[in-house]
Amino acid sequence: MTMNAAGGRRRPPTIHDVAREAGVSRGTVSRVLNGGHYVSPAAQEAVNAAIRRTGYVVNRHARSLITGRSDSIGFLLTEPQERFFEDPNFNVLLRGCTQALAAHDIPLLLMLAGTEDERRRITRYITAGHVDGVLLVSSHSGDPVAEQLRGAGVPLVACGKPIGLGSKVSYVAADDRDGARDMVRHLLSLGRRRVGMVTGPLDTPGGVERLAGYKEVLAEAGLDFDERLVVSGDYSRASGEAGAERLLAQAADVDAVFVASDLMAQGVLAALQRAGRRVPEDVAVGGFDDSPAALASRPELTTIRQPWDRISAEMVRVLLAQIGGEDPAAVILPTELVKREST
Amino acid sequence: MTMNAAGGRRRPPTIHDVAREAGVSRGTVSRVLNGGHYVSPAAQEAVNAAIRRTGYVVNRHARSLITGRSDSIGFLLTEPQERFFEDPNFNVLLRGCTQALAAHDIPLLLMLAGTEDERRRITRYITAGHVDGVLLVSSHSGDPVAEQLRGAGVPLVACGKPIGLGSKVSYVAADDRDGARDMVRHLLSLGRRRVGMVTGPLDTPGGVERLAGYKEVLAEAGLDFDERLVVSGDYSRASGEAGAERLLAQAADVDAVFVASDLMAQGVLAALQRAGRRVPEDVAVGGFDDSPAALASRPELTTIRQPWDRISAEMVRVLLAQIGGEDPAAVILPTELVKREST
DNA sequence: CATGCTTCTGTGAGCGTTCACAGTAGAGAA
DNA sequence: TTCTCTACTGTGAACGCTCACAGAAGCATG
Repeated sequence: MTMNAAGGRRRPPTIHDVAREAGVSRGTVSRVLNGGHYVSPAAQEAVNAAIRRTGYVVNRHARSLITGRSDSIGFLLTEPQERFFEDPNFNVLLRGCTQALAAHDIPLLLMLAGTEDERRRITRYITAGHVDGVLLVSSHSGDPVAEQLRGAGVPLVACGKPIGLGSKVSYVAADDRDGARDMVRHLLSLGRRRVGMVTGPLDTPGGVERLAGYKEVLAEAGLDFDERLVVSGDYSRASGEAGAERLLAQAADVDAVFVASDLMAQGVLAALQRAGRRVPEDVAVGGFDDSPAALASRPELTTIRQPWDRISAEMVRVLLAQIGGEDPAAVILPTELVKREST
Repeated sequence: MTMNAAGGRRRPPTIHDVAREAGVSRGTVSRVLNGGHYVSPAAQEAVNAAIRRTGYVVNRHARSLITGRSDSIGFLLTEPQERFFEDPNFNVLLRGCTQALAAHDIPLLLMLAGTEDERRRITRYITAGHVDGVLLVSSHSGDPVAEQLRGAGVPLVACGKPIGLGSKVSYVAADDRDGARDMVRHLLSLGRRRVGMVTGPLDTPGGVERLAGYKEVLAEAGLDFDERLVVSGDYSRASGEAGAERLLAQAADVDAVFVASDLMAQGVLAALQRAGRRVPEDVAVGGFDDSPAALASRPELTTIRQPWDRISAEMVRVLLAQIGGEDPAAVILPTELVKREST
């Protein structure tokens, strides 16, 4: 007369069942579940055995109801869907964050805000307290969502420095300027003297910093800044392709290009090939990100590695700390030059 | 003496507050919240107004505690992380599913099971009842996770026909065989007579079906099946590249290739270009999926469109139906030939 | 007038936890 | 002995919701 026939779900054991099984009280079981302080080793052991025997799993809803925490966090991506489809960096970040959160047994809620409407829905969801905190990925400018959430008191960590520094927002970013410097120095060390750049969006700190690094190194090498050598893009492959075309038109003697993202660098590669320039013989190309796309390119891209694993791990660490009551923090991680075939 | 100073969160209104505000009982508010049956229009209106005034949002944990439902579903991807990083189809699917779920106000929990260890952790999480159902994406073979979850009574919908049909599992798939037929007919209509194929993994129904469609059309055109014209891959770009090389070595006179995924087709394109074959002049190339990668290829890929939006919408629909008590179902969706530059 | 039906409403109980508090036992100090 | 302190344990009361049930009101039917 059992209920656990295949297909039907038996009523799962509660903390009460475990307590009875272990011969202790609910309180003791709860204490074991939450760190085991002030519990005798004997009780500790008895409870653990009972948990194993009964197959007990905590009911997160009951716990959340009383603690007020949801023990889940949201991963919010406020990018148009084309960017999400095109750029594997998001996947890398997503993977890193789920992994880092898994270590804390915290599930990740995926929130894709491609449209204004979705943004509103999601903001409402988050401010309603359905998640304890938010990992925000939004390379784009003028994104009011960070301000809104922060204003509502929602713990928040952004990937990359957000625009509005007004209300202090935590963020984790790679050292964009230093990475840019490394790449441009590398290009110069190859003997190139007409080094162009395809920048990222210049209304974002990341885009600005990478350009600043480029300028710095040119100056330090005693090279004049030539604005015909600089065109701007939006990190997308198409903008890289268009940028390279403009670059070739404005400065036909370009012999190296520093491109602010690997995706754009793929576009640059395509445009150069179409124009009959050999890479790296005629033009050396350096990317940024060390995205999976860098290895898929032909030739394989020399690039600046963003330490994605560390970035996601730090994002999670900082967010959890903030949920725990700590102040917002900014973390800057070092980059690394990865030499491949394109330079 | 208010508590809602910036940064601090005020205790949110409960159903009780709304009831008092509206001059009705908790029960009535609850009924309005859950469909509004057996509620007078007057009460209905009063409650809605009170909800608006108080800014009430339901506490999902309290609800879940009593209903036993979590009102959340898991998106489970059991693929090695390289596949997740490389293939934008996953992103498209992810986007479609979050969107379809958003309409029901159901959050999506992202579960990436790249390793055996993660698979175990996630399986435990799911069978513990922390989600109401699972959207499973696992093109790969011998995946025991579907069986395990189904055996545990977890509502499940797979993307693509799963291997083990034993315990009936719901799935939504495109009509692989028909899509393959369309593509091969298209290639033949171009006058090509030495049509090769790079198959998908032949331990998956999708891989087998696409090959079957290819064979069928050759037979129907009175062409002999030449096994030197067929090589197999695993849907990855690298395997497409390697496959094309083998194909060229085995059958140098190949004048068209049907490739079982757009990603592999990108690899094929690269290999053909390297071998000095022009596409489509010397060799026509047809892909499968209509992945975002198809448009990013040079030349742009002719391909078979999988109706991703409908696929994800159907996955969600079937899953919710199953959670609601309906029987598992299989849905096959039609594909469409999309002609672009590569043929 | 009683009876039944339908439509609507309020109330108490309880979902499975955690938390605060009260209490017990044992050790050591006065 | 008595007291204090520490280490541990049990208990009742929430948390905010839904559900079952009891009942009220209105209306038609016998």
